[in-house]
Amino acid sequence: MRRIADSTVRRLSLYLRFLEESTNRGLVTISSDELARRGGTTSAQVRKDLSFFGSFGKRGLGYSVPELTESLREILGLRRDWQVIIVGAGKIGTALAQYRGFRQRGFRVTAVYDRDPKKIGTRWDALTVRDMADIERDIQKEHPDIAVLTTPADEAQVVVDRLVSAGVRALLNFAPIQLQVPPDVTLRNVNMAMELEGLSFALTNRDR
Amino acid sequence: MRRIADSTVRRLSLYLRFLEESTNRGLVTISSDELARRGGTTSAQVRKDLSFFGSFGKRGLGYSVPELTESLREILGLRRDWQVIIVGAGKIGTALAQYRGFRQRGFRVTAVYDRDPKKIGTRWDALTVRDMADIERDIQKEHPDIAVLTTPADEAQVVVDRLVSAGVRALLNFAPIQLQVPPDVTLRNVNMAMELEGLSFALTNRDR
DNA sequence: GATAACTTGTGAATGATTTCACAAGCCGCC
DNA sequence: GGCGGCTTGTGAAATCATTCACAAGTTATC
Repeated sequence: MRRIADSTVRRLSLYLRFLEESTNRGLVTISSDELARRGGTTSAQVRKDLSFFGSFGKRGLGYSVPELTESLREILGLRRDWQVIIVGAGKIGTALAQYRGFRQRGFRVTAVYDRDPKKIGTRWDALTVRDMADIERDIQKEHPDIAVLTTPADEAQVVVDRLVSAGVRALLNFAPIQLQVPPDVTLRNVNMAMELEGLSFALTNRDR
Repeated sequence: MRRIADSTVRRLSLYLRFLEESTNRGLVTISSDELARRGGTTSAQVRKDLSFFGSFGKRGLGYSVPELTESLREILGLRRDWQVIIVGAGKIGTALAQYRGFRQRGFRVTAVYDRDPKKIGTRWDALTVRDMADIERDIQKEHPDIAVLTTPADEAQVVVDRLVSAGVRALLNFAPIQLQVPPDVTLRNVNMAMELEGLSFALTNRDR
């Protein structure tokens, strides 16, 4: 398979979301054009995105909502659950740990870590904050699939190095810093400062 | 000015971050190559990005750290403060309202809104949760620049329509839904489900 | 002030992504 | 079973973004 662009994968997520909505509304088929309208793209883009993975529609009719839903779940690797750990029990880590949307989509938060003794041992719901010192041991025992990083920026790289050498292969980073990881580790960044600066840029340069 | 790509603006934010670090470490000049290494890009990319806005370096020497810092602040519109409101006082809204990084970068959270009577009137730090019902009136009086959306997905579009017609021109959306806005409104999305699904895709299709 | 060692700024080339445009296939109806 | 109205799948074209490659400018050294 040809390398798939990040932008394509993002759109597949969007399409899946619309398909789920469409199921709730009882739709049985959907056209690339409808799918496109909801995602702010074009029907050609939708068809091209899907064409990388196969041929899912019926000419003249469109796509079967349940079939395409299932195909996208398969493509995105969502037919199984994923074990997620959260590293950093600050404001954002805490909020994420309690966010229901993750679990609903098959991302199960199984542990939260911090190194602050005041936080270690505190509980939310079924989760107890664990000691960062134990993280290598836990990873080797429990094999989490994905680590979400919500530590302060100046600790993030050290933490990532530990996670990676303990075997974590996918990271979602919220710390406002560019992390270095080996090529077999997948890293995504969520950088709110960067997003706000993008808005600032747009507001400032609006009419140029 | 030619339209600037989103990817370019994101990288400018990154460069600014490294420049701030470099200032702290007492560096006076920096080359495009150093800037590139930290951002996981190439020196040609750095120079091309900057070239859209002018000529900031000295051949043979590199860039003056304080001068380039100042130029990037200017370009990104960061020489002023921006007034930010947060709409939705759930887990994520609350975490963002208390996040210090925003204020540090000149984004001042001036109000938080919710429609839940149990939340309205509660305080964190200097902020009191206000009634969503008053938001149009407040916007017209206080002219916030940016609204951060952390409502549930099924309320987000209605809320956005209200914000936009009250005069908000920049939005940062955390609700996992694709919002429709008029062309003169800038919208950025932070969609954690989408990021996790991107990781799921990468883990699933790793070796293809 | 000539030379060597660097580094920028930028057209041109390459590569990636999106859009176009249309043949081919499907459905419903007469 | 043929026709009209739709919609997909996909090469080709167009657009957009990144990388290359090098002339031109700067500093340091002798």
